[in-house]
Amino acid sequence: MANKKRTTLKDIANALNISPAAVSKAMHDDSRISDKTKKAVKRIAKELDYQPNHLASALRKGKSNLVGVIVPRTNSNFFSSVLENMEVVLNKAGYNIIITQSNESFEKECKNIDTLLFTQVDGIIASMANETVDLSHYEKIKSKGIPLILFDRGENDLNVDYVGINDYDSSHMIVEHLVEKGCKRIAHIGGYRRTRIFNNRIRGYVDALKENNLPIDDSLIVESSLTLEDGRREMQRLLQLKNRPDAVYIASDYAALGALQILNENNINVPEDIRLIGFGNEPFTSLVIPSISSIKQHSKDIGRLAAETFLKRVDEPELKQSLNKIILNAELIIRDSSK
Amino acid sequence: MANKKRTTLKDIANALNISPAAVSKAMHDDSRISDKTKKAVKRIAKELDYQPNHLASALRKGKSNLVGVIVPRTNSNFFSSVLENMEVVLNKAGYNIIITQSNESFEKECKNIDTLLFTQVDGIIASMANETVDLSHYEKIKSKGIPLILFDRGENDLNVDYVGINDYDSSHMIVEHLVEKGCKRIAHIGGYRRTRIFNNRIRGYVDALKENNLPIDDSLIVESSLTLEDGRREMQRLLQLKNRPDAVYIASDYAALGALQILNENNINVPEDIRLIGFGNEPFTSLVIPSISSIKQHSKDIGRLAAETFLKRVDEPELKQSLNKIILNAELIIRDSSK
DNA sequence: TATATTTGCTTAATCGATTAAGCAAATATA
DNA sequence: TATATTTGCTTAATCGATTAAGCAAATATA
Repeated sequence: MANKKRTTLKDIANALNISPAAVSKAMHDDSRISDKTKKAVKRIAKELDYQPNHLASALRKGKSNLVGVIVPRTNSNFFSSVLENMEVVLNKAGYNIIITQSNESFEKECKNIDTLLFTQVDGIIASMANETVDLSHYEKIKSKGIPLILFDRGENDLNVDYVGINDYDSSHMIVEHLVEKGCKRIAHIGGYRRTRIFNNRIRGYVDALKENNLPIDDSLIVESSLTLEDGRREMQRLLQLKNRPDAVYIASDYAALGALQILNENNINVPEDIRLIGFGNEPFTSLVIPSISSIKQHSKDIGRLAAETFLKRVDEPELKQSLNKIILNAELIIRDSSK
Repeated sequence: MANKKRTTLKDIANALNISPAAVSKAMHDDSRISDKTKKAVKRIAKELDYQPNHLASALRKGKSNLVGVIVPRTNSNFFSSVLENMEVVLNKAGYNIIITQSNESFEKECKNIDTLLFTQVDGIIASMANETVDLSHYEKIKSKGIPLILFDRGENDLNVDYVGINDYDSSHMIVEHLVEKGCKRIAHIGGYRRTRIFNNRIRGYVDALKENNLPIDDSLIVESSLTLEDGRREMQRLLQLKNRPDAVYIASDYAALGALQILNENNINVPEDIRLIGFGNEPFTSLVIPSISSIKQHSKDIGRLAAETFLKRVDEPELKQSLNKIILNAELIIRDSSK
């Protein structure tokens, strides 16, 4: 029960009457160590259940082989899927990931960054909280010279690598689809314009309306945090307009779900009376009645690409590289709510 | 852009012409350092933007102040809520957490444990994967002498601290409620008996039937992984019985959702024809139509208590403590699916 | 005033692993 | 055979922070 002392390189060295340096090299298959010694070292290492002390090697090498990840929340299929695929790629390359949640809070995000820097991570991959406007804590990462890669919720001003989907085009696809279905008054419950992706969704929506010669009605556009509650509240508001919309495009599935609840509670037929489209393709969109049309964001690819971008950054000398901006084309999944 | 060299204790020492040892003590408010020196050290530390090197102090102190957490998946409200509250408590005590997902895979769980041990965590808090039967990797943690705390999915044989709800009693509450509503043939789609919590749910279900003088019908009891797909498949099977159940108690909300889909697709009225009860109180249970009755597991308390149990373990000498088994009483939330 | 105690630091060792520099023996090359 | 190169290790320093031991000066106590 008592803490057994861990086996160290020195223990192996003593057992074989060689120097710890030779043991270290043998473990790393250094070409200057004889096969005989390597075999002996590895045998003893196994016998004594040697586990390298990561802290010591990280301290010496100035590299922790840890990557910090910040997500607004893990409790979403999009983010958990991104994390899963990110981890696969990074593990394969010898890195471990530390996952932290900001809970959409700016303050928590700052704390997370401090924590990760303190833990001496070799890089940070993050998606920004809804609240975040001030970017100085991200500048702090950059100024330390460790790689910073943003995904999904990024920010142009930061001038760092980014992986995400084409939000502007996605809005276009949605509006085109609704126009095709005969909709004339398309509302948009969006995120805050200060967040780049939500601004792009709003811009795409507005431009697509213009291209289809539909009027822009400010009462049909609203910015919010896009929670389920926001969806309920804003849908309620839209229903009280003298001139109701005949379609609502909502920039998050969670808010779309809230909106759908309100429509159901008010016995408004979806899609007959009002068509509804969400964003993110969360699993529940296909489970509710009616199922909600949504945008598939390729979460797996985003996770993989963000990880690969990080690996490129650490492997190659910084100066040689230009900024990596990877923009994927999203996919509109049409379901009952807009058919 | 180039990596600035980090400020070290030595830099501060040089700036003030004192020894690094004095600087270290000053930073930790050692009583043998004069206020004058402390103030000077802290001023220079701020000026040079000194950030202690965690790896160095962890190596020296033999304590990383990191806690490893393993969850089957983060993509569930239960686990993400547990994580959130766990983190609050641990952060307050100066610990940071490293979250890993097993994805319900035994192999991944083993890898996660290796990773966490390699990272020199001071303890591990875990909830076991569905696949896990062999416990040797958990024994490995115990044998290293670092605290291991299990929550939700635990295992009696391991003899470690545990935080969870009373699954046996929860099953009782459910059966009693259904009997009260007049149900006579209550089916149970459960998890695998090899996992303690699912075994307890099955035992509670069987005993409660007996106490209410209802027959035990083996065709109404099934073990599965409790995914949404499992729920669909098993519900389909139950509907094909010559003698259909009039109620189904499902040990996971995800599987319950699948079952509800099948019932809806087959135009079977819930709760009139068949009553349905899930487990876990995931947010979607209140969002689908009809809303699903479920068991609230007090995820916040579980996260907090697991963290506190860990803190007790590291703070107090091991020998003094007996095993901590914390069993919370769950709550049955009655919704439309069983009214 | 003489001794004891406290204050405020320094010195040196340490946590393990890694690596540059170097050395002797073995082997290759001229 | 004489020199050059390679092989297989060792020695010693290092990554930063921490801490036990200790020392001189300042202060307290008898």
